[in-house]
Amino acid sequence: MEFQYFKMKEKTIDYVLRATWMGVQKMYNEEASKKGSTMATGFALISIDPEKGTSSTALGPKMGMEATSLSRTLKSMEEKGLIERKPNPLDGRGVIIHLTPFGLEMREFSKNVVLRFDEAVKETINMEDLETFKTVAHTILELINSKKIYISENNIL
Amino acid sequence: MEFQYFKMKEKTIDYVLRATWMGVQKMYNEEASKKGSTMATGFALISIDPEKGTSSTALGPKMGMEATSLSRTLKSMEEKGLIERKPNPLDGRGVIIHLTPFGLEMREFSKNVVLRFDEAVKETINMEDLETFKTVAHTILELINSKKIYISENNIL
DNA sequence: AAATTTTATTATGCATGCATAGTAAATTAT
DNA sequence: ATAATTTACTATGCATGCATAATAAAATTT
Repeated sequence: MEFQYFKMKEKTIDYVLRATWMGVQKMYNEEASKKGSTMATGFALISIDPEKGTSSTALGPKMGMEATSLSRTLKSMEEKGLIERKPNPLDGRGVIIHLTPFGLEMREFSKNVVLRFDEAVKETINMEDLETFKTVAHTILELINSKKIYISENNIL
Repeated sequence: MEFQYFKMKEKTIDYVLRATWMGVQKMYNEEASKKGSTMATGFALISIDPEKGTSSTALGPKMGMEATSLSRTLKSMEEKGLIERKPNPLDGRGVIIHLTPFGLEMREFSKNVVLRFDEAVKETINMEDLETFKTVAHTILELINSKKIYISENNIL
């Protein structure tokens, strides 16, 4: 939380969220880069079922990525030999993503990064505060999705 | 918080953070796009001193952007007529960013987006929980910055 | 003062977010 | 059954995050 855009008594919530997520993201990317990977690739690997594979359709929502972003990420992952895209026998349009042995190896690594960070947080912050944190985060998302916030409605330039 | 990468009893903290920030970011970008702008541009506008202007060196840390990213954002902002980059009379290497009248107008808009969201959050969530939220966020960042988390140290592939 | 190092900024490439547009297959409507 | 619509995916462009490299101007060293 080193930055701050404009002077206020309190830091704004968006600022706190952004700074914190950017910090985690940067750390994740640093970890991933040790293996020549990236955070988003790691999330994709984690989200793929190691046994049965996962359809592209299911993968996007699972990891919070739009279909277009996912398609490009998968292309890059295929080129790196992490996954294979096989046609879905039940749907001529669809693909099923399968991990290669290398992908499986990298999946374990990515999963460890996520789990160890989570453990470190749980060791540092008491359960009750973490629960509050999650609840507040959830409420913020609900607030946004409730579409009650049409912020610029009265702000016609 | 619609997504989730892998099955656990509890959602991981990184997941909660990511989903929440992505939600806010998306909403901000939607708001900004109504004026043909973007979130990062809005943050930059907010961070620039409307009277004295702001040096590029100071602006980066203020809005949490690396010098290289900032440089490109400023270039685009200059092309859109939001700012002017004037040479710093005290340092031949430096530039001072000044808002144009259009930039000032857009700054007000961006500031409102941020402030209204913050107000909406404060109206929805009680002060105590918000404080806990901020404290937890701060602790997470400290944890990361303390460099105690060398997650992949024992994970040589 | 000249040489070295640091600092401020820009340029560029990769990754990944979104949006838009296109293609092909499946589904629905008529 | 044929036509229209929807769905799954891909391609591409912009914005913006990071990293690396280049350039020019300070600041420091010798």
